[in-house]
Amino acid sequence: MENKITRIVIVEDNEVVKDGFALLLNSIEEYDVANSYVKCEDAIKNLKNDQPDIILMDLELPGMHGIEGIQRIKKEVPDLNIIVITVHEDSELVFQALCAGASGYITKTANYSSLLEAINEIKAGGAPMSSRIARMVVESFQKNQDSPLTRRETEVLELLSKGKSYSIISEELFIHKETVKSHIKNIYFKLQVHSKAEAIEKALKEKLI
Amino acid sequence: MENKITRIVIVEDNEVVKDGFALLLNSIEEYDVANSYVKCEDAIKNLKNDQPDIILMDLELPGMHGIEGIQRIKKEVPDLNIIVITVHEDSELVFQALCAGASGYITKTANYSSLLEAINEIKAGGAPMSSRIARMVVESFQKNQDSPLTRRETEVLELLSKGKSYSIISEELFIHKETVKSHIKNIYFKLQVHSKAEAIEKALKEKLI
DNA sequence: GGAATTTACCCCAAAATGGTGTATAGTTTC
DNA sequence: GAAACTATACACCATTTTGGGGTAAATTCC
Repeated sequence: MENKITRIVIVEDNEVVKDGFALLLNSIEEYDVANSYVKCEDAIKNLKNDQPDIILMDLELPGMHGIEGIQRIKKEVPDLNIIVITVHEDSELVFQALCAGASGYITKTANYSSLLEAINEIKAGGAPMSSRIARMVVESFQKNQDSPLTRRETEVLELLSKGKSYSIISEELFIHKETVKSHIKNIYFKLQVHSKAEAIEKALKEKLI
Repeated sequence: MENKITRIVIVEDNEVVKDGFALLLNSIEEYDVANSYVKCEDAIKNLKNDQPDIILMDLELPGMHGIEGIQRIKKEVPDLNIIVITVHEDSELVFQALCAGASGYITKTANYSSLLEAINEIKAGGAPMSSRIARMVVESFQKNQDSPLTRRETEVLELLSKGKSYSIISEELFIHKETVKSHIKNIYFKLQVHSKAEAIEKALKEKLI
């Protein structure tokens, strides 16, 4: 198992970068660049032939966008590890890529050694990311510590956001339905909204729940 | 700014580990262990005196649990970086700690050099995690690729999960309200549920949305 | 001891929901 | 090219939910 060659496919429209990566990886005994493509359509078409263990992938590609490419590839071969290699570090793209199924996300400014590190990390079952991206990801979990809502109100709003009705919430919290209503009235007042949807939207945006 | 000493507080009930960390960190010029505690209540009480830049923190502590400790500390000093150092790698605790405000999560099995690495990473604005934890975190974003729902149904369910009513959904998707109903009917059938709340719960559990 | 929080209740009208059922146009897949 | 799936649209109906108006007691926290 130890000396199995890791097959890598590269999808990158910048030929210089693509060939540079390929050259680098092929120079290492345990890696074999099975193929490299400019468009992810081609990579998808040849998945079965290339049998990659890892795909290195840019997001801005001619034709199909990398995010959709990741989705399709993961749908066909769920266990395949995809590392996104791009210049963009903006959060929207990062989260979209991760949601689509990427297992790592590094920036092109990364030097060769960190690229190799990323591949090793993937092989070891990790999820390579740059510091800044790791931080973004971690921070996406964190709730706003300055919520205007009380503990109970937050609890009620959380259940509301799961689609539960006043009655169900009252049952789950062992309180009267009218009490739930009171809490919700207060939540609406504090958030300056007038409906469930607005409350949930605002709460999600401000990370209150 | 470069030669500012990084003040560190350790909260750890195992005295051997605690003193070992303190000794190690104090041996490095740029670090200063401002204080170390066995209970987080004490750490919280002395936050203002200790003025730590970083807190290293165990989760299983006598008295207040580390998760709650993290919440309280972050509430008082939001910019403080907290690294959890624990033996447990189970996902529930990891996510709870991150939600509470931890910026890093490493396991006690980590050797000294990786502890130092973690601290450096935090200082550089990163989020130190072990490979396995990074992977868990990344995977928590990923949707089930084998959803029984169609694209449209997923879209509808997503809006439903944001608390939107049929009418609002129909407006946002530019379709008739009755069409939304049809989709929801199909969603309920496919998920074998009979209400909004059940559908959302199931969808969240199976990562369909 | 006062403030904030949690609890509980009333009335009321409008809106939303879920369960029936039917039906057509378009797309994808084999 | 046919079959299967998907997305679209509509009707009827009873029940539940929602949101707005008020009030107020008990509890918990500084």
